[in-house]
Amino acid sequence: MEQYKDMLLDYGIKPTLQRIMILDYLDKNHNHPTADMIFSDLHKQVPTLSKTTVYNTMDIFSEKGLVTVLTFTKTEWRYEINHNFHHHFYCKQCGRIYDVESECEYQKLLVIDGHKIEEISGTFEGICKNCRLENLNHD
Amino acid sequence: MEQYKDMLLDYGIKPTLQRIMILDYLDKNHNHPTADMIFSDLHKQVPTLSKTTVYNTMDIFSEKGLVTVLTFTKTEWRYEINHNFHHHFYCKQCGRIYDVESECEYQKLLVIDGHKIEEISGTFEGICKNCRLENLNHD
DNA sequence: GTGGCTGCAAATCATTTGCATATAC
DNA sequence: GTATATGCAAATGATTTGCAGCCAC
Repeated sequence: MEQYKDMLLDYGIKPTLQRIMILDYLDKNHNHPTADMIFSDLHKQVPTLSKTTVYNTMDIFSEKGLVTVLTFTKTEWRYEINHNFHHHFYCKQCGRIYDVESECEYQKLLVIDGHKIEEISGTFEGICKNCRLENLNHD
Repeated sequence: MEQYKDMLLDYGIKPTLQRIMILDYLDKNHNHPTADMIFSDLHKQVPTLSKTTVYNTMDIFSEKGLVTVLTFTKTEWRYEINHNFHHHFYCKQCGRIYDVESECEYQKLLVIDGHKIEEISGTFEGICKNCRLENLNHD
């Protein structure tokens, strides 16, 4: 708990109970959750938590650079706590998102075609390892 | 007109007037439009066109691989007609999307971490050339 | 004729907003 | 005390759905 409080303070975010719990959740679950998943999972421990607060918190977190918003699932936003540079793989069959730890030739680029780069993201889409295996077994 | 009709037939899509007009529009406007932009712009020429038909058409087009859906503007979907492999730059200030014609080290990869790749997309976000210039002038 | 296409109107649903209450320093 | 955070309920808005009429072959 104390570590998350300090982390929030480091990022200039007032460490309220809800924010600490959400940060704790994100740190322990690398499942790229939606706001709704965060809400449902934490609701058990923090019954007063509201979805509005989850959205508010994610807004602040992403504004301050504590989390990244992933938008490639098309119908919902997913969040992940910031860490090493990586890409993402999205499985069209099961909807799971995998981190792809990999360097990138553009990673250190500051400008491209004259445009100033602030963020880079690479996404792969297809059928994941697990689904490929399952599909085989069902043949 | 005739060329678009043939193109639709090639992709196995029944070439109705609405579909031909939309394909024509996409081919002539590389502005990564939203469904609403397509609707508004074409409404003048095809007064009976409905937004539902735009959505239906874009669904078919993307299903058949004629267009790609871009989701990184977070609140709306944008479409582009498929052509050479390229990345995208999204300007946080003006909202414009630029094509970034560039090779990619992953371009020919079929599998990553055991996952079967069907699509790859790279996105840069930041401040575009035009906005940087305008910002300078306003200082 | 029939199957697919169109387009209106109503529904959906993630996210946002307004606002009143609660909390912390 | 005051500013900020919370959370309920209502609003928003892009996209989807249901369905009746229409069209082409």
